[in-house]
Amino acid sequence: MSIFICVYVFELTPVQAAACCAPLAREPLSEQEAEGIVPLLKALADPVRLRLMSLVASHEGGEACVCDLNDAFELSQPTISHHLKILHEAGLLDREKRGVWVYYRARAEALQNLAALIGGQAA
Amino acid sequence: MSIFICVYVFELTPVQAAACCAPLAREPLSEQEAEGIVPLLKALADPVRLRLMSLVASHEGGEACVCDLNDAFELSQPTISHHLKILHEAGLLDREKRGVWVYYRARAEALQNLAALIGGQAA
DNA sequence: TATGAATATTGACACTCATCTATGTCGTTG
DNA sequence: CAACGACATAGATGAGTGTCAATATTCATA
Repeated sequence: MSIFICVYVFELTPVQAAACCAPLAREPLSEQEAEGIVPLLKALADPVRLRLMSLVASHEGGEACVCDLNDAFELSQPTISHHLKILHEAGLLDREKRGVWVYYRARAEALQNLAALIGGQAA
Repeated sequence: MSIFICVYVFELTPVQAAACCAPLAREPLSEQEAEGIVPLLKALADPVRLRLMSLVASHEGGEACVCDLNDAFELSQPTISHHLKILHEAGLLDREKRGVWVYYRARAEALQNLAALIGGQAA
């Protein structure tokens, strides 16, 4: 038998909001639940951010340096920085500064919570 | 060794686009793949549409009449109609007119494909 | 300490989008 | 056929968003 216990003491990030609810097809989402989940979906609902998320998540170790990410797009550095911030604030990416470089790490459980919410079997 | 081959003969709806790709965390999404998936995420990335999707998907038989959906929101009827159209065009809802009433039906495989894309295990 | 490199922030602008009112279309029914 | 009810479409408007150039911040190093 496996037991998973999650305790959240402080503020809710959108990621935690997604972990709260029954799957879409099981019971209607309340207005508050929907408002909590939407920031996560909005964060992924942009082609650049979706690719950034995929780039980081599929990178070895589940993390990537901003310097690598900038080169993957024909966009200005501030624009990439802006998108990474949105993914970070949604709780999909963790941020860590090591020396001059900044590394972003994918939060796998965030993606899996969201996937369970969207695709979970009804009842 | 694993080999994945995707063949598309006719036009792609966003739903089919989501079924084509390896999970986010397995390999980086191409620009074209991302552009194909984003409409699905955008369709869900609105609180009203997310609740509409949940209402329809969790309704008995996986379908609901527009007349019921209008009453669930304090929004004008054209606004609800607009949101239903977006979910329909994304391939998340099927539409069927029966007499005076219009029924929308959730496409479960669409939600599950999207969930697999988002939450699928890496490698 | 001064310089340079990596990343973030600010402010501006064009574009998208959620919402409304008004109107159109399509069945049903008197 | 006329009138009504259910739903969709059109057009307008205010709020939100992706992008950029310019600038600020932070850290390593000469």
